[in-house]
Amino acid sequence: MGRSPCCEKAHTNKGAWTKEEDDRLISYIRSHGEGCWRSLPKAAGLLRCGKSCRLRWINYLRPDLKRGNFTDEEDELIIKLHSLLGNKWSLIAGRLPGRTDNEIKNYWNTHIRRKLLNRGIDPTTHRPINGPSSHEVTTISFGSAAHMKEEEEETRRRSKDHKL
DNA sequence: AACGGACACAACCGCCTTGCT
DNA sequence: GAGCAAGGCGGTTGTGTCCGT
Repeated sequence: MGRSPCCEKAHTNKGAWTKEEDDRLISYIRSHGEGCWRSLPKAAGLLRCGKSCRLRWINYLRPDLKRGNFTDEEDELIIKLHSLLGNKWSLIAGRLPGRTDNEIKNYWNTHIRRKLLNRGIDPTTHRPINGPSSHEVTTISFGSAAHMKEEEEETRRRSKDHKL
């Protein structure tokens, strides 16, 4: 017995989104807001899973997205944040306005990993690949892990307040 | 021009967390 | 406190494009 599926798979589209589906989703969210994702597809007339709609909106259709190439500053920031937080892509994305967790995750796996390897740095541990001499570890020029944790809590509190 | 491998990115899957009853 | 539903997240896969041969 597995867990129940998040939606009725037999009647949902999969794969790339069409322009028409995008338009439907955008116009529905513009007039109704991001309500219940599970019921949204039906209400918007989409044959998609709610999760799929959410992902599409969050990652590609939101009006405040930056898109386009990452700057060197963003590169370095991502590396620093990753050394602090690990694979917490949503937290990292929270520090990069206009960027999404999925976008950063992809960018990390395709560009930054290789960049670090070229520098002789292990992308997982942020330590030099040839011998872990602690002074060579990627240095953090701002904040501490504890400080980051505090801010995470604060963000959580704010979003909770916002909902009330 | 054709082919195959590498690369980039959109999307899905399944687990975990959170909130409600 | 237990159980369930829904949302959120990270890992992974699928597919289109680019580039070298």
